[in-house]
Order: sequence, then structure tokens, then C-alpha cells
Amino acid sequence: MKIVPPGRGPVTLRDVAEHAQVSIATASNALTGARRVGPDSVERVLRSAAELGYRPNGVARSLRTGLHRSIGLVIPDVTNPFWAGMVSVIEGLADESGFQLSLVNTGFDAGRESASLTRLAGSVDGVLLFSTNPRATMLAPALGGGLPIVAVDEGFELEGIGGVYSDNVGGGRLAAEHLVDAGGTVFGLLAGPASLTTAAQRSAGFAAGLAGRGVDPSRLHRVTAPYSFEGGREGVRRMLDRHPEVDALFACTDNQAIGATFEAHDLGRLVPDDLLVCGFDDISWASRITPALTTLRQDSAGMARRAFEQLVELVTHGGAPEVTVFPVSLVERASTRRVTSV
Amino acid sequence: MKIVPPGRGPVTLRDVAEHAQVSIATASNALTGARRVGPDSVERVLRSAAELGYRPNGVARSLRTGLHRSIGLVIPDVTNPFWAGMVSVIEGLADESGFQLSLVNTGFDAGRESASLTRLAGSVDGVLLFSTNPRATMLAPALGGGLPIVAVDEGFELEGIGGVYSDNVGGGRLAAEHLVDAGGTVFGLLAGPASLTTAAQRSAGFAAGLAGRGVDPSRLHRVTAPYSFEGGREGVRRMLDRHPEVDALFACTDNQAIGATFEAHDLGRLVPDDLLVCGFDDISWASRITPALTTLRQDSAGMARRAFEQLVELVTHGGAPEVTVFPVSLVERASTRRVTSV
DNA sequence: ATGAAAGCGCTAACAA
DNA sequence: TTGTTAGCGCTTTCAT
Repeated sequence: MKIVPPGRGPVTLRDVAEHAQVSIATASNALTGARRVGPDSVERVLRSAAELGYRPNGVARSLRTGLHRSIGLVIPDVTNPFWAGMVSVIEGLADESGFQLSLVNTGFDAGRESASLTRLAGSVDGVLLFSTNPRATMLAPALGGGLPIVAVDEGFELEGIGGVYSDNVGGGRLAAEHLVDAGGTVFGLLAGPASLTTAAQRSAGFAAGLAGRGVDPSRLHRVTAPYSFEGGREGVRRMLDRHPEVDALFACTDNQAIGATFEAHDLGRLVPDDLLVCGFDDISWASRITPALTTLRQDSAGMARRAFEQLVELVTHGGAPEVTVFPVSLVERASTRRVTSV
Repeated sequence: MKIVPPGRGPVTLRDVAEHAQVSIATASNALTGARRVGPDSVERVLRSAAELGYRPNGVARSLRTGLHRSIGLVIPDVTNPFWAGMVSVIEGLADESGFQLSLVNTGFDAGRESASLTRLAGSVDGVLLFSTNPRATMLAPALGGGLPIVAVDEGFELEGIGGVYSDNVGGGRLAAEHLVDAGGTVFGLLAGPASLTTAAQRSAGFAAGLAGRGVDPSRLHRVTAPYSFEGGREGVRRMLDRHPEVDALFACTDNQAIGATFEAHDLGRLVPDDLLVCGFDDISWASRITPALTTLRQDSAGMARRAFEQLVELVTHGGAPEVTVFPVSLVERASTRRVTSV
């Protein structure tokens, strides 16, 4: 069982061919099934390969075929539970399909994003891009190579690449309507960095939703903060400092919403009684904290799957890039449910 | 600026050489600095390369040199904040050193772990293995290839591979002593799956610590549960169901401890007054929940850095594998601080 | 200091 | 159905 050849390194296709008494081409075809091979030969080749412990050299194969069976995953922050969940789903799918996953964590740095894209171009067949939305021109070099890209979650303003997004505008509107219905009168919007399309869209949807409910713009106060727990803490502090009359808060992200909830608590403001809070994402921690967080659920698993499948499609059959928008749904929990409700 | 050649694909070294009027070998050497090259040639080559937009083909280079400038990261669950944090640190270091990162998420499946190791063997220079601890024999094929491996966090019982671990036994002991000091009288141990070395070691340390404090073994009750929030919930339910007299709980993981805290709350047991709770890891959520969780802090960033550096050392200079053990420290918070303390 | 050429392991033309 | 052979793009002897 351990016939691993003498001194030298790994077994090559040539070794297998010799051992099976066929040409190297036949060995290759028997293994890959690229063209018909006599049943007897195929049998011998398979046996030899197993016996010698042959492992095809992927690098050589890549050099020859130009394919890598590998995709890149460019993400702003693995530490964020929302993205971590999607990474997990995508990794599972990639593994099933025999693709490797090259992970890049940009830390919201647009420079790293474009740099990694150019670097990945040489070693992956395509990339799933959770963009920090750098100007498209920065990415021209990477895209010039015709690297298939599917943008996910965070929008990416460029023609010719696929996209999988949530209905962020609709979600923002739902949040606004819900907060009004729950008894909010003065509204705080904890937006994300301006460069993030999700932040821009959710904010826009929120403002539109309030307007639709007849809320005067003067009753909407906006603050910008990073997409993180600490961002939420710090953001809400600024918000309540400047506008203590705010009694309903929409955060563009659950991370922020949770941070805001804790900070509000530390500032002596009870959620939901003194402050209604609504987040976005529905990460698992949203339902764990007290009070449980009302939020807009994104179908992250569905988006991850769709994005992966579309990328594989682009890579293997080279179809036309598509854009898919997933609906979001309101998940009502304690953070917007006042006991003293009407 | 856009002299990218006619119709065909990417610029090759040959193109650069021709443009610079030197041999292909000289072009290579000018670019990599492998051997001395006349200053004038080096100048021309560099200019040509820049002008043509030359990007070296990493695959071809790998085939020739046998190096990939890529490392594998095999982890049980990216979704777990503790591991996600380490992934983030490692990714940053890899990027700095010009290594790519191939991520594998095993989902605690030993089969996937060994399968991925064999697959990675062909495309990375080494791997950081957060093992689910399959029998070492399963991995023989992967290791036969002489693939450099550094085990991290979860121990891996095999000679000849590096390791970076926390002092899990010591941590377990500290937890025991602290819970005794905080007023615990009957102890619950929420252990992890038997296959995980961290679970085994922390449990052993905990039992030893109790014994050291003169606690009779009959006052220690043990339950096994997955390393997850839900595992913690479900585990503590079983625990309190069978042994309602338990008034101090040690969970092998913060995730479990937090789940346990919430479940205890739902069962009407106040933490810390009815139940002291101590976790392990010090993930960021530990200090966010109410009551804030007492836990054993691991130096995850330090471990990640050490592991990465050791792996790079093994890959580039092939030194001898080492084992490093990091100390852990008790972080005392509200979950073990009774108001009615002595 | 430079060039010519071999070849890493594999797949895909082209022949037979 | 099978074999022979030409490279994929690069690094690296071996000559010069």
C-alpha cells in the first residue's frame, strides 16, 4: 500500500503512465475523462494512480488550461457576524464544487481592495467582491484582464459585472414606517460611511419612508459612524448629545444598533421606552441581546448562494452578468415594542 | 500609457525582453534580482515592464520554483468570533508578507479537515491548522508530502509539526479557583466535544483546580455541548435539569457561556446571584452582554502572529518546528461578582 | 554581464 | 482508440 517511489518527490503523471504501460496522454485522458479511452486502459491507469498515490499537480494544470479552480473572496471585515456568515456559506459551496477560496480582508480600505483585486487576477478564476466601493477607475487594471466579478451586498458601480444585493432602499423605508407606527416622534439615523452603498441606500430609504408618513424633515437627525459595535456606541452618544429629543433610532447595521442600545442603556435611556431601536441585517446576536433587537432581515444565505452560483456560471460558461435584488423583511422584537403602546 | 499589446492576452516576460532588447533570462533576473545585471539593462527592463503593464504569471513561477506564496488556513468555524478574530489578524500578516490565504471552514468535520489538508498540499506552501483533531493517521498522506504545518489553538497530536497553544490547563484551574473564591459550592462544567483538545485540557484543569481547593468530586457535574451559543443554551438546560443545585458554571468557551447565561435567565436563574458563570476566550461580546462575562482571556492576536511567523519561518528557512504556549489571564466581570459577597 | 536552452507537470493539437 | 509532441510562462543551469 505504500509503494511511494524511491527517493524522489511526488508521483507525476509520467510515473503513472509508465506503471500502467500506456502513453502519458492516455493516462491523462483516463484520469480526466477528456476523451474516450479503452476500458482496459482506464482500469490499469486508475489502479496505477491509486497504487502510486498519484496527486495531480494543480499548478501545472493551471498553467496549461488557464483555470485555477479557485475563487477570490474580498470582504471588508470577517469579524462582522453578517459577513462571517456569508463567508461560511460560500466556503461550503466552494468546497462542494471543488473550488478553493482565497480570502482577502480589506478592513474597509479601498486601496487594499483594488490592490488585492489585481493580485487575485493572476490566481483565481473569479471573485466575489464585497466592495468598499472605490472609484471604478482604480480597478480598471484588474478588470481589464476580464476577470469575472460578482459584487455582493455592497454595490459596485461598474458595467459588466454581476451583482447580488438586498433591497436596501425598501428596507430603510420599512424601518421608517415601523418606527413611526411604534410611536417614534423624533428620529435618529445612524448611517454608515458615505462610501458604502448599503449605508447610502438604507439612509435614503429611511428618509423617504419618514416623508411618506408625513414626518417633517426637521424631525430627522443624522449621524455617521463605522459599521461596528463601537461605531454604534460612539455614534449614538454624539446623536443624543446633540439631539436628546430623539426617541427612535434606525441604525444601518445590527452591529451599530447593538452598540447603540448598550450605550443608550449606559446613558440612562431605556430601550424601548425612552428610545426605539431598529437595526438592519438580523445577525444572530440581534435576538440574543436584551432587549431583543427589531431589525430588517437579509437573506444572507440566499444571497451568498446566488452570488456563488452566478460567479461559477460566469467562470465556466461565461454567460452575461446579472443583477439580483433580494427582498428584506421586518423582524419585530422587543426593542421597538413599548409596554405603554396604544 | 495603454500600450497593452494588440489582440492577445496578458503581457509575458518574453514580450518585456523583446521590448527591452535583452534576453528573456536577463529580463527575469533584472526583475527578480536573482543575479547581477548591468545597470543599463535593468533600467530598460524595468521601463519596458512598466510600459507594457507586465504582471508576472504566478502559476508559471510556482510550477518552476515549487513555491506558491500562499498559505492555507484550516479552521472549524469562521462564524465563531474568537476564530474570526484570528483569521483577521492572520490575513493582515499574510497580506503584508505577500502571501495569499486559502481559507477552509471545516465545520468541525474531521473528514473535511483531512481532505482539505491533502488538497491544500498541492497549492500552498504551508498551513495553519486549527484542528478538530482527527486521528493523526488520517493525515499521513498530507503530511507525507512534507507540507509544513503549524497547529494553532486546538492541539494536534503529531510529531514534527509546530504548535501555538494557550495554557488551557492553567486557565481551567484559574477558573476553578475563581469560582470557589466567588462563592460557588456546587459546580457545573460545560465541556466541549471530546475530540477537541482545548475542551479536554480546560476541563482537566478545572477539575484539578477544584480538587486543589478541596472540593469533593461529587460536587462537580459535567455536561458536553458544542462550542456554540446554542450549545451553551442547550447544555446548561440539561445541566440544571439534572443538577438544579449547581450554583457555579464554567464553560469551555465564551460562546457557550453566553448561551448558558441567556438560557439560565430564561429559566429564571439570575446570574450571578443564582448562578456564577465563567467563560473562556474573552471574545468581544463577553464584555457586551449583561451581566458582563467573567472569562479567561487568550492572547489571540499574539498567538495568531506567532503561528504565522513560525509557519513562514518553516516555509522559507525550514527550521525545526517549535511549540509555544501562551499564558491566559482571568478577566473578572459581573457574572461572578455577587452583591451579597463576603 | 549576458544568452541559449532545458524543463517544472500537465493538456490538447495533431498523427497514426 | 492510442501515441507523439508542442508548448503554457517562468527560473535556472550551462555556456559564452
